[in-house]
Amino acid sequence: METITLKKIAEQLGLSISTVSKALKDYPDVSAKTKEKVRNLVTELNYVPNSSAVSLRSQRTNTIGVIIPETVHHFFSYVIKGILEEADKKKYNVILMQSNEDYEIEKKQVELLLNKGVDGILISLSNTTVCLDHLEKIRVQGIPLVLFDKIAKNINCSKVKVDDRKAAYEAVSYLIDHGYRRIAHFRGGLIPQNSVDRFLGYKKALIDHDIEFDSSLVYMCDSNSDFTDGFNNAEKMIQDHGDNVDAIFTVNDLLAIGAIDYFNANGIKIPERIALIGFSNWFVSSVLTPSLSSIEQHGFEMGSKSAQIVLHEIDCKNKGIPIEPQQIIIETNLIIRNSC
Amino acid sequence: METITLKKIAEQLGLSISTVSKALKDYPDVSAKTKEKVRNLVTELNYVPNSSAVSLRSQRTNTIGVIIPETVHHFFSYVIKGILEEADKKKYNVILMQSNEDYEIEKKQVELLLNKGVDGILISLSNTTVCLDHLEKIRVQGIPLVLFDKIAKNINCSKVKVDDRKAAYEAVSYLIDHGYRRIAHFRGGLIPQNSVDRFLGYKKALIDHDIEFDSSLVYMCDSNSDFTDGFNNAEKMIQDHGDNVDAIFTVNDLLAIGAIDYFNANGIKIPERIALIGFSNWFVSSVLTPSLSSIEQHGFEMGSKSAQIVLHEIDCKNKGIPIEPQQIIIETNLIIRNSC
DNA sequence: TTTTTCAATGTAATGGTTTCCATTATTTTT
DNA sequence: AAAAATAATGGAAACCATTACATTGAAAAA
Repeated sequence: METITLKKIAEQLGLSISTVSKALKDYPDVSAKTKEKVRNLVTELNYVPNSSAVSLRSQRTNTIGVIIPETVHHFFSYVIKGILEEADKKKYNVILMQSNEDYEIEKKQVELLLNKGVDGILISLSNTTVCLDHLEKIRVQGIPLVLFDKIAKNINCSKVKVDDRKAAYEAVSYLIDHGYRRIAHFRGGLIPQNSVDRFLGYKKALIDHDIEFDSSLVYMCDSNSDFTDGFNNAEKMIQDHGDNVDAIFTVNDLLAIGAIDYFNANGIKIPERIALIGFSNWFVSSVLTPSLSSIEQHGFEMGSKSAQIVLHEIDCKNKGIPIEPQQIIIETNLIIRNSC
Repeated sequence: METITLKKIAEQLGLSISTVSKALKDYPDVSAKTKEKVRNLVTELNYVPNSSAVSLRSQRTNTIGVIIPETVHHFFSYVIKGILEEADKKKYNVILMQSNEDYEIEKKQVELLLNKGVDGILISLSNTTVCLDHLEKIRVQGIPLVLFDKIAKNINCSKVKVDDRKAAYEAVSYLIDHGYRRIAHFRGGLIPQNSVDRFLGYKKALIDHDIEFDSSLVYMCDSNSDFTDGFNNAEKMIQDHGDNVDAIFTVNDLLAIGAIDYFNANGIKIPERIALIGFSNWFVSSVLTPSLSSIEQHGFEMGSKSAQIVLHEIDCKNKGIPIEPQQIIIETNLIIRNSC
């Protein structure tokens, strides 16, 4: 199984390599007859340019690198799908990596992508990423970089995210507008920023509606663990507050699922006794009993938009046009189901 | 931001390119002093070999290509995770593509991967793949190929799958052993083979337990649609058979979810009146009400095992050892929950 | 007829690394 | 002192495609 190269084509036609190359690129240099001959043989032998050689020459790989914290995640599945479709349209390949929410791994993966010579990089930061030197390195090398969903403020690059604060604000406002007053919050940690913003949105909604913010209603959860953390905190909450709590806004759907589990198991009626709204709108939310209200983040759009931006920046770079980082907000939707 | 090449290192040290290259590869040719000098400058300047140049020279890309039918899928998320981890261990990159269950796209993606020069390919076939010429092409080029989960029989390459027939047999046998007799089956289409095998396992379990196979209890479903198809078929089944049916084995969890939805909505008690067992053990199955019994397919292991095999075959190829295709069966587990 | 023009093709350098094959300088053996 | 062996380094080809530049031959203008 010998590979076909320009050299072989040239030999068979008694031409030089450069003439063959030019013929294929439709240079005005080459005569119509010669082009015809070359094209015929090329299709006959099924010639395909060697990708490594083209990359070496052009200093481009037609590949973008993507780092996400975790592949097994409803939201990120959609993000990946969006990225793949957009990349496919523009004839780019996607190298996928996961950081497993580990800063050291993320750093290593960035290094690998840079060594590989990808044309652009998309990252959703890990929860443990504090230092941004590895991102600066990407910038310094002039490689287009787009952060999505889990972003960092202190780096000058394009960013695609949802407005977590606003989304949380809307969800909590909805609860308030429907008569709930003692609204608890199952919050995530101080990293990523998303958790913090959701908490801030929650708090602001209360204050704007003249409801006193009660910090004893805020439960710090491990948002990476399984749903038992939601179960446990629901139990704790009932112990702490008994009847003096009527709704929960959770930082993600997983915690809400755990809480629902606890309430169902203990005969606490949803939404009569306790209402819930989650965040992310996992598929599971729609089929739970009761079905869970949640906030749709539009992962597919986030992925495709992020890819679109990075590919656009690659394009700019190739054309020598300076890149202006942009910040895109993907609109969220509050999806009301039976849990409130 | 100038890139560091061997040439630059050589110039700075007053050596030839070849000496520098050899020094870095620890050839016995080069003196200890020179090696020392080279290594120092290399670390100082942070030299990294140009990946395209290495690929061009070595005819290897250190990249494997993966084609799956759909990224948004609990099972495939785990498969991807398994592949990524295994590839990462062996310092291989993963180019991910999805076929969207479309044969034409799958064919195109294979073509792209071959053009890109990946060292190996992993595919889970689309439901619409009938012709296998594109896979033969991979074989002809001598590129290691591993099919997983959705495989084809008529191609000589390594395969990693679950024993669908056995898994279905065990699930249905479990139902029979627990007193269920009129067991319906919500089956998938004639492609992929998995659906057929699950149906055959269902049928064999009935026959082996002296229960008459009743084809009116088998409902052909569109396994790619959303769960409403499960809902609709559950309704149809009750209309058809009324009380004369006491369990369902579904070809996937999605259909079971739809069926549960129908039964819950119509006051049909699970598992007292109707028992259910699904297939794939999606996360959602564990949090449904009632929770759904299902068959765990171990996607992570399937992914990591598939990657392991393809990387091993790449290794064999590089060493000139002939490749012997292997067939691996990943063991399934029947997970019993409250639906039966 | 001589010079200019241009159409068509070829040569060679480039991109960066690897490796076979010299070449030079030094040391050992006869 | 001459020949052989060894150590250290350099040159150049190969991987393959691209493109600036050079060459050839023929037609058009002087």
